[in-house]
Amino acid sequence: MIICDDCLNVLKKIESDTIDMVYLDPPFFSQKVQCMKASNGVEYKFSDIWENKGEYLKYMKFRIQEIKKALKKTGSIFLHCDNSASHNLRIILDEVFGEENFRSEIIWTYKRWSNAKKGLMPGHQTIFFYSKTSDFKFNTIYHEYSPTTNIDQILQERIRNGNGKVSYKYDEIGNIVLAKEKKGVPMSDVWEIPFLNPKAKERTGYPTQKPIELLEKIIEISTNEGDCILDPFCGSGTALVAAKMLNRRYIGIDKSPSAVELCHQRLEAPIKTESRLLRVGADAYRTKTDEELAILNMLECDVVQRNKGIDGFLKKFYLGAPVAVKIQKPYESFAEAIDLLNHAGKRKKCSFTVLIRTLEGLVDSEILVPSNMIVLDELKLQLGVKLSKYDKKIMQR
Amino acid sequence: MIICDDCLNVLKKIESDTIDMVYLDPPFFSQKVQCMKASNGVEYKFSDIWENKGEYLKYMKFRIQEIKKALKKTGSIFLHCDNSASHNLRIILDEVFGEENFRSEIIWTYKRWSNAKKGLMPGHQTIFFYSKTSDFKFNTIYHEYSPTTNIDQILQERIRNGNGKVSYKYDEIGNIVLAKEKKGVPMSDVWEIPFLNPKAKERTGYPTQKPIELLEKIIEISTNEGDCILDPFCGSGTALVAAKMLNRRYIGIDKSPSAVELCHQRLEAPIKTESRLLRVGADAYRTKTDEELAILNMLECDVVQRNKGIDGFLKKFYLGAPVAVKIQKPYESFAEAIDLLNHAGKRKKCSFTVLIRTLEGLVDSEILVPSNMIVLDELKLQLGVKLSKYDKKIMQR
DNA sequence: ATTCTTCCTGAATCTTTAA
DNA sequence: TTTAAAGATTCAGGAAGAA
Repeated sequence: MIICDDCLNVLKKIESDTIDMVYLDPPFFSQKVQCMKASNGVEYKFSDIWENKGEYLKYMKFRIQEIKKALKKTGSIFLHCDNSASHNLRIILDEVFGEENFRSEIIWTYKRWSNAKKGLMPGHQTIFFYSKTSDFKFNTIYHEYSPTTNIDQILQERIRNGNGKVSYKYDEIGNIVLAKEKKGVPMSDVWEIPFLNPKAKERTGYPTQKPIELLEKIIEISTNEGDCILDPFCGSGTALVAAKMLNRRYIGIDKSPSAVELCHQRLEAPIKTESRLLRVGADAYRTKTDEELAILNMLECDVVQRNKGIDGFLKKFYLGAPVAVKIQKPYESFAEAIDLLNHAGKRKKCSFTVLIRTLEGLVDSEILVPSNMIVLDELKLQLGVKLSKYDKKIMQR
Repeated sequence: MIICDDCLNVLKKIESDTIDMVYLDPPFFSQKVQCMKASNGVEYKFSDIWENKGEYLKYMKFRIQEIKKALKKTGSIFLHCDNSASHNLRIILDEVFGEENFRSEIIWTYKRWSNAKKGLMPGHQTIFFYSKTSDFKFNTIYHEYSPTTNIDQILQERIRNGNGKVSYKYDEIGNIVLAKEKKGVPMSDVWEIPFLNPKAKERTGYPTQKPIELLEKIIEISTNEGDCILDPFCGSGTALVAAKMLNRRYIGIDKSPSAVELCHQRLEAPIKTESRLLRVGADAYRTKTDEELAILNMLECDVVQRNKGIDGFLKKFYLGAPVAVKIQKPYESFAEAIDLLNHAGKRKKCSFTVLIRTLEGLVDSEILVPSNMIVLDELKLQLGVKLSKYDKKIMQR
């Protein structure tokens, strides 16, 4: 169900103790008009300009009070905000829900396109998680153990001796005692989820749109199938889409008719872009071996991950243009490596290119090295060559 | 300088506008006695129990007010806290420093062992960064580009056409136009730094000890060499150790005599488990730089510590004897390096020795390289030589 | 001073081209 | 036809410049 109105009016009419979870993504107190034009030409906007902070906080407090009423005893609220007013909002949550019902300060972190600012790049938003009572619904999600974890710690039972020291437990015959099966690491309060990319198909053209991925996590930890979710600032309807996909009931409220219309459209054909980054992990993009990275580091390069011909660029330009660096791969002949680097270097308008030779084999005199390509032999290769010269000298004696 | 007293007393005596940066890691309002036993048997503890939150906040406000007075106009404060009272503390900071001087909410994230609590695992702490004025000192740290980044947009200049669409820029003949040199990505406000491993050497046994890497970052972005740093709750002195290693002056205050004693000990012989970030200051405390280790790794060496003449041995013997490898140090002349390696190599009965030259300077023809010593030039040195040859060619034209 | 406009950036996708 | 690599595109949001 989607309702077009100020959420305060609607919240007042909702029956008490009926909602399982409320997610709200209200204006952040950015003191700007959030505006965006969708590809179909529709312009979505909402004003986040306030007389002063007090006015904003009063507006929020009225709504948060009504939300508490609407929630079931086992229900919880997730308030999405950023550092413009997060501390003030949490004070309100403390007042309305009680400090003892604070559950978590969830940090949503992401990397985003940058801007040139004096200071640190903003890379997170905050979601406050409060419950109506201490008897709240919660589903623990387990993640895999981190690769650095010692597997012994997972499989073996541990024991605390008299001094308070912890050690592994052994039975009478000296065999290790296996711990009861562990499910993994419970999810932390820091969530790394890619920011909804400007090019993602999931984008609707509505400003400040949140990724479905984020809402799925919130819904999964706090509700079960069939539960009822309320989003009083539903905007493009991301929470409703996530709720529908996870078989939860939902109520969305927004005072903008165009937003409500967008929600209806979206719910009929929800698009969730699968984040390749999330699926394969950032490491899948990192294709360099440690040795290659060491060489690039020594030469003071920026590493390039998505180019067959180029492994990195010198941090400094040379003759006003970049210098591409390539390290010969084990499966590449010298001639192939030259070719790949030369082509890529030309496309990128490099003044010079640097090829690091890693494989032995006489440099065929017919192989032409371009005049602006510098070929260096990797240190181990140089050492091998020099040592073999001594070999020959000794043989001759 | 380390002072044993309640910081309020000391802060009142500090001259106004004299401190460049204040880092404080006060009690978090955990309502517990923080207690830990160090390996040497000394028990460190401090009480974090308060009558009520108001009392705690009053205590903090008095001190934050004095800190502001002590700071220079260009100075900043970093207040470390966790979600027990972070919102209340930020309200105080807003009051004392002004909302307009809020700079960042830094999130320190880490993965830690699970506790079986209902809810999300706490995995972060917060550091509020405020400056005294808008004219604050700040050093931007640049990181490498995300592995998903497309290098074209880094290298190519872009242009905005009439419709406001952005596309790559081409010159009259249709060639791409290069953008000016880029520095990398400015550091974000979310810092992933491993929680101090309980067994790490760095651990002194002081409760709530923070990793040195965290303090290094804070110090590097907000101060320059010679600046004065104040830590009014210095505890085990991590901030002071970091300050010392980065050549900053420091004032530490703690009301516990055992903490002050511990600080003195640590400052005399700082131990650092994680030293990747430091190059300048840390060299005094460790034997091999990352670059040296990379070279030794590439040559497939076993690394030797604490030997002036030898940095490593090839894993393989040559002519039935070990081969010693030395990398020329920044403070060694070529002749000195040869001498050191030659002597050490003879003592260890090496068949050959390998010297990696890292510094420019013509190889004096009078310098005699022993017949069983192989001299190789480090890659960056080779590249520099080759590029300067091109320079000369161009100059001659 | 205040508001408006334009510029700049790079993460992560989408689109096109090459194999 | 399918897949992978290379290239193109968009947006949030400060900064700098203009009105």
